[in-house]
Amino acid sequence: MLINELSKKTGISTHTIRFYEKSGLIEGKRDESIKSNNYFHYDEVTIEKLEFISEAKSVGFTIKEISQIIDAWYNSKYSKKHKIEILDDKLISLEQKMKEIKEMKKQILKFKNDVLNNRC
Amino acid sequence: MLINELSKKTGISTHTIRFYEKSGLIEGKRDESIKSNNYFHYDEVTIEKLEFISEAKSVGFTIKEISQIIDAWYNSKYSKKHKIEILDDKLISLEQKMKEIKEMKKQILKFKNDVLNNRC
DNA sequence: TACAACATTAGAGTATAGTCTATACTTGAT
DNA sequence: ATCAAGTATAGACTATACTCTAATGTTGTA
Repeated sequence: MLINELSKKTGISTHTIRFYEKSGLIEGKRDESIKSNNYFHYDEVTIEKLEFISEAKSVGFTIKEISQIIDAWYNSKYSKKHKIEILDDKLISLEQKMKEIKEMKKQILKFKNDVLNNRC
Repeated sequence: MLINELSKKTGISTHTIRFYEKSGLIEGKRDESIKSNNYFHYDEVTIEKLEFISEAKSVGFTIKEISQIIDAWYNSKYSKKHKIEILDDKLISLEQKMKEIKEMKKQILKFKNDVLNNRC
């Protein structure tokens, strides 16, 4: 599929898709048999990747981190051992985020209690 | 205390403290009895606020959101009802973040499994 | 064949959250 | 008195992650 279809299927703008492509997160392929244009073609895996990128962004991962995760999954440039290291590292970071959110929840509940009891 | 002491006690640079002050997150007071300078003085509450800001930033709250939370707690410009609304809103947003992180954890565990079983 | 819709690239612009520099004044220890 | 260290303000600079514009070429339908 071409970029417009990809955009419609993922809800991500063509601008942003191109930005992700430049950033190395996804990769379209040119059809060498077509000489009249140099349009990029995208497959189903790219849809999966873009959906993953959206989720990963919402938990606070940066483009760099997301790039690492995608490479650890889809790419063969890392050894199996290195891939597991990267993924374990991200799992630890998620545990950390989880802890911080629990702490913040406690803190805000305390604030709420203070407000309810006119302590501020 | 002056800004340097505040910086040392919180681990936040004086530059960043001033940035937070400009952003309305914290507020120093000038000592009107001192005519020779216009230095800002900070109290213990400012330390609390800065510590809160650091934690809130790490869970992904923006300056604007943090400002709202701080105002809902320390400030009297909102009604009790409005304060509770703001805090409840942030609690919901934390629940959402938690859900997303759990989903992401599942996803990465799946990736890890795929790698371990040579499925990619 | 006209033309709207779509494609590409390069590069400019925006928002957020700092981070740093320059200038100028103040304080405190020697 | 000197001078390093601290303080204030304005404004420039940086990084991240987009978002938009301009210029130019391609495709598909009336």
